[in-house]
Amino acid sequence: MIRLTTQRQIILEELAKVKTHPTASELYDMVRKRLPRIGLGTVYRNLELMAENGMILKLEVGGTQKRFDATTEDHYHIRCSRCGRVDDIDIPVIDSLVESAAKSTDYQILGHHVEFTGICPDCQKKPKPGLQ
Amino acid sequence: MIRLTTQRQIILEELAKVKTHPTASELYDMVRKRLPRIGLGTVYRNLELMAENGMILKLEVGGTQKRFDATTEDHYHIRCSRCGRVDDIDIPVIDSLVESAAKSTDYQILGHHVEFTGICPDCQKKPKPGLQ
DNA sequence: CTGCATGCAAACCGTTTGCATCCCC
DNA sequence: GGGGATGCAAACGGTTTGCATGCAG
Repeated sequence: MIRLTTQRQIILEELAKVKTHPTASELYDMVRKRLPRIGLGTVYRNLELMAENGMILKLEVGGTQKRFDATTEDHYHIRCSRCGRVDDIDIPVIDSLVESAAKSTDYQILGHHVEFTGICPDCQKKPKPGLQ
Repeated sequence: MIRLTTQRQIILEELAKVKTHPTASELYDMVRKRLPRIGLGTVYRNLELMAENGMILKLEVGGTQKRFDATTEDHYHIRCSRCGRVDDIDIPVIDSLVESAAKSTDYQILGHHVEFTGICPDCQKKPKPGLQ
């Protein structure tokens, strides 16, 4: 596997602490409390590297920023269309989807992901779109 | 609805021509052959506007760039993990997914999308990852 | 000592925006 | 003539990268 440097270890620990699926810069802020001199680049490099090595999951979800997940088992997500927050959806993964899809494409299918969109509890409480 | 300017019309026509789901700049290149002086900003503005008005679909898929689709009916997609190309997957949309998901979240669910990942026919033919 | 990892800052890429001009009603 | 739409270019936000330094084997 890969060497577990202090930075990597702390990034991993901080990621595992939360059930939300933080973006790189959210994680950067979390990690910086323990390693004030760490650089954003290091966070990106290590997240990428750990994702390649299957230690974490890089979520391929909609929205502008990539998000990361310490849980590497296959599962689905829901994304808040107002604030971008992402949470797990705890329903069984439907592997048979891949079989059906295989019949309708020439792609070599590697996997699938279901992403729900909705309004998260926090945003439901708030008035409306952008402000206040 | 919205005013159908020359630019909008041509963007729409070019988008409808292809079954792939082009990015804004791919579309920009296509449109530029007919409207050489059009600006990238105009393409972005109009895609956004037409998406808001339900004339086209803005795909919330993984990958770095947004992609657009002239087909506005709900359907699933597959994305090539090598080249990023996106194609339709012609299997029935499973509305019951939303019901199951609703039981496991406090979000107010608005919709869902299934995205398969795989290797497209073109990339299967080519040697390996990046180059050549 | 040697090489990978880091911090830092600049570069990059996709997208958005401000502004002066243009065009159509 | 007036308001939205356009072309252009600059700004922006997220991510990547080059480079000199640091640290661990």
